Amino acid sequence: MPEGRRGAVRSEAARVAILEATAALFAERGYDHLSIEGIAARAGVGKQTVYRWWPGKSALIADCLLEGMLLPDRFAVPDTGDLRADLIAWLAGVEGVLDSPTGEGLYRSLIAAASENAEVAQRLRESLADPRLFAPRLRAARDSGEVRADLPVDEVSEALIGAIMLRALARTPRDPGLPERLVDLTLGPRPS
Amino acid sequence: MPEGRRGAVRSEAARVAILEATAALFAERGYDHLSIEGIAARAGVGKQTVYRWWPGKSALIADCLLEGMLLPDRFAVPDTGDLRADLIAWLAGVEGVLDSPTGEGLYRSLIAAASENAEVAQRLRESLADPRLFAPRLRAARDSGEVRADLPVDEVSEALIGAIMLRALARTPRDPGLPERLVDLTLGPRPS
Amino acid sequence: MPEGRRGAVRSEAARVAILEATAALFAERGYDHLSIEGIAARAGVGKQTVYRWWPGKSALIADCLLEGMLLPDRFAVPDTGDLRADLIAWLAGVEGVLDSPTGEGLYRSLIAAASENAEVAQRLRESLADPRLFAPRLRAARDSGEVRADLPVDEVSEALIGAIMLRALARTPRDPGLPERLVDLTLGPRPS
Amino acid sequence: MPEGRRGAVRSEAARVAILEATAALFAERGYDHLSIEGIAARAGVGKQTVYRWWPGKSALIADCLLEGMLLPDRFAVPDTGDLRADLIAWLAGVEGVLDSPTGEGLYRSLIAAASENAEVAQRLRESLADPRLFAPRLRAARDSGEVRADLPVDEVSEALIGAIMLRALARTPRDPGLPERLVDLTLGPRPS
DNA sequence: GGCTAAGCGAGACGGTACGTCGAGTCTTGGG
DNA sequence: CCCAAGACTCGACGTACCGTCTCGCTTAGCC
Repeated sequence: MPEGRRGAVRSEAARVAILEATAALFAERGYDHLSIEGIAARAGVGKQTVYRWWPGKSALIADCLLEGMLLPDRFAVPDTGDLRADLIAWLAGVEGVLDSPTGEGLYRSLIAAASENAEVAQRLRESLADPRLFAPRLRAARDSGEVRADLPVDEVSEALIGAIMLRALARTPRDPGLPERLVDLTLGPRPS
Repeated sequence: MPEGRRGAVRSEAARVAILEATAALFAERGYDHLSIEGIAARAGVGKQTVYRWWPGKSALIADCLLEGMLLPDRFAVPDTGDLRADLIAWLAGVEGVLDSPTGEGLYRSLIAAASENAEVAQRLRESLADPRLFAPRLRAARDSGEVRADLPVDEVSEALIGAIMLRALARTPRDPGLPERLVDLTLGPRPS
Repeated sequence: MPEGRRGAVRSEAARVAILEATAALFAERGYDHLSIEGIAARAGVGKQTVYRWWPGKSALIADCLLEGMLLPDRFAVPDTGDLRADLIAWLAGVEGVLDSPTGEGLYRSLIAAASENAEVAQRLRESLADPRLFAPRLRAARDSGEVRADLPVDEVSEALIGAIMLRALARTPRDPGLPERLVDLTLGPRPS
Repeated sequence: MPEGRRGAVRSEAARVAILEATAALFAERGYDHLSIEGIAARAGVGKQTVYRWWPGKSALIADCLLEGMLLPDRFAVPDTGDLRADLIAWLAGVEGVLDSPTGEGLYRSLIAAASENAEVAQRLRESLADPRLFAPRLRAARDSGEVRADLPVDEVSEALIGAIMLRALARTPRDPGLPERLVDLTLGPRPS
C-alpha cells in the first residue's frame, strides 16, 4: 500500500511535452540558447512545472538522452560474426550523425551539456557505446585470438568515441575512411 | 608611408589585464559562471574595452590559450629517442593536469568553451598535441620499422587526446596506468 | 464571470516603493540624473518590475504627480467669496513652492519632464490649476459683473501659470508682489 | 602687442560646423537624443574640439540661439502705430512656429534645454520677446492712455509668452484666435 | 460530498548579465 | 597649440532568463 499521498498526480502529458520541447529547441538552437523559459513556453507549461521535476536544463538533456529523443539510435554494435566489420559499421553510424544538417551542432551541443552535467556525460557515452555490450564482445575476441592478446579492452571504446568527439569539437570535416582507420588503429594490424 | 591610421593606440596594459582576469576567473569558477562583466570588473576596465576587441567570452578563452595562460605547458612530446616512452610521458603530463585542484574542472571548462568556439577547439587541440610536431615523429618511426607499417599516423593523437577528453567529460577517476595502456593500444604490441 | 486572468497579482508594495523612490530621487537630484536603475535600487526592486509597468522615467513622474507625491498640494483655488483675493492667495501658494530649498529646481525638473511626456504636462497643469474648478468660478464672476464681461476665461489660468513657469525657467528671483500684479493684469483694473 | 600666445588659432570652420550640426540634429531629433558624439560626427570634428569650447550640449543650444540658428526670427514686435495690432501680429508669429512640422517639438525641446541651462532660458526669452524693445513700447502706451494706467508692464510679456509655452508643453492644438484673446486679456478691454 | 493536498498554467517578483550607447578624458600624429 | 581620430573608464540603458513565489483552478485520495 502506498503511503498516504493525496492530491493530483504528476501529469504525463506535461512531462512529455516538456521533453519534446527540450529536444526540439535543443536541435534547433543548441545547448546554450536553450532556456527553461523557452522550453516551458513551447511546451505550453508553467515554469514551475519544469522546476518541480528537474533541477535545470542539463538534467532535461539527460532525460531526453535516456528516452532516445536526441540521438537517432542506441548505436548498438551489430553482430554479424565479423567483429572488425561490426565495429566499423557501428562507428560509421556514430559518425554519420554529423551528416544531417541539424546534426551539425548536435554532438557539440551534447558535449557542452556533458561538460556541466555528469549524468549527461554518462548517458551520452552509453548511448554511443554501451560498455555492457561492447567489452564482452572484445574480450571474447581476444580470448579466441581474433585480436591480439594484449589488447587493453576497456580503452578501445574510449579511444574510438574520443576520437570522434574530438573531431566534432574541432569541426574536422567528415571523412568516409575514418571508421576503418580508427578500428585498424585500435585493434591492431589485420591478420593477413 | 603608413596608411593614415590616427587616434590613440590600443592599450597593452588593458589587453593583458583582461586576459589575466579571464584566466583567473576561468580557473576559479569555470567557463559558465564566467561573465564579461566580472572580467571587466576584475581587470579594472570598462566593458566596452572588452567588447571592442573580443566578440565574446569564448574568444577571450581562445586568446588565453594562445598565450599559454590556461594550460601549464605546451605539452610538447619529449624526445629521448624512445618514442613509446616519450608518448607515455607526454600523455601522463596531459592527464596529470587533472591532479591539480584547480585543474579538476579545467578540461571540462575548456571543452565547454571549445564546443561553442572553433578557434578554442583548434588551439586546445594544438596545445595538447601540436600536429606539426607529432606526426613527423610518428611517420619517421613508421618508416624505421619502430612501429607497425600500416599505422594511421594522423589518427593516433586524435585517439589519445580524445580518450583523455572523454574520461574528463565522464569524470572517470585518474588511472596511473592509463597513458601506457593507451599508447600500447594505438602503437600496437610492444616488440618483445 | 471575469475573463480568465491568472497568475500572481501585481504587488502593491512594489508599486508604492517605486513611486516613493522616484519622488525622493526626483526631489534630491532632479529629472535628468534620475535613472531607472537608481530608482529600482532605492526601491529594492528589480529593474524589470519597473519596466513591466512603466515605459520610462517620465511616466513614473506622471504617476507621482497623480498621487500628489511631488507637489505639496492640489493648489485648489480657495473660496472666500472674494475671487480676486482667492486667486492671489492661490497664485502665491503656487509660487511659494519656489521658496523651499528642494523646491528650487522642482518646477524646472517638472517642466523638463513635461517637455518629453504629454501626460506629465497635462497633470502638472491640472495640479497647479485644475480647469474644472477654475473656469466655473471665473465664468460666474463674469456673469455677476464682478469682472469685465469680455474676459477670455480659459486663457486666465494659462497666462497666470505660464508666467510663473517662465519665471521659474529663467531663474527670475521670487517677487512677493507678483501674484497680485499678475491677477491685476489678467482680471483687469480693480473696481475702485 | 598681444600677450605671447603660440600655436594654432581656433578654427572658425570647426566652430560653425559644430553649431550647424547641433542645430540640424536638434531640429531632427529633439533635445534629448542630442549627443555630443553625434554632433561631432555630423560636423566631421573630434569630440575634444567640442569639449574644448563648450561645456556641454545645453551650451551649444545657447550659442545656436544666439546665432539665430534655431528660431526663424528675432520675433521683434512690429511697429505700425497700433500697439494692440502689433502685439497680436507678433504673438501670432511666435505661435506660428508650431505650424511647421519640424517646429512641432521645437518649443518643447527648447524648453527642455532651458530647464537645465539658465543661459538658454534667458536667450530663449529674449528671442521671443526682447524686454528692451517690449517694455518701452508698453510704457509709452500706458503714458499716452492707449492702455489702462495701472497696467503692470513687465508682466505682460511674461504672461503672453508663458501662456504660449504652457500650451506648447501641454500639446494644446493651435488656435487662430488665441493671440487676439491673449492680448485682450493682458491689455484689458478694447476701448469702444 | 466535502476536505485537504498536490499538480497545473500563468505570470509577477528580486536579481544577474547581457550587449549597446554616450559621457567626458586622454593619447596619438599631423599642421 | 589646434585639430581629427579614436581608445579609455564609467554609468545607464532596455532585454533576456534565472529560480522563487503567489494566484485561481483542477484533480485525486481520504474521512
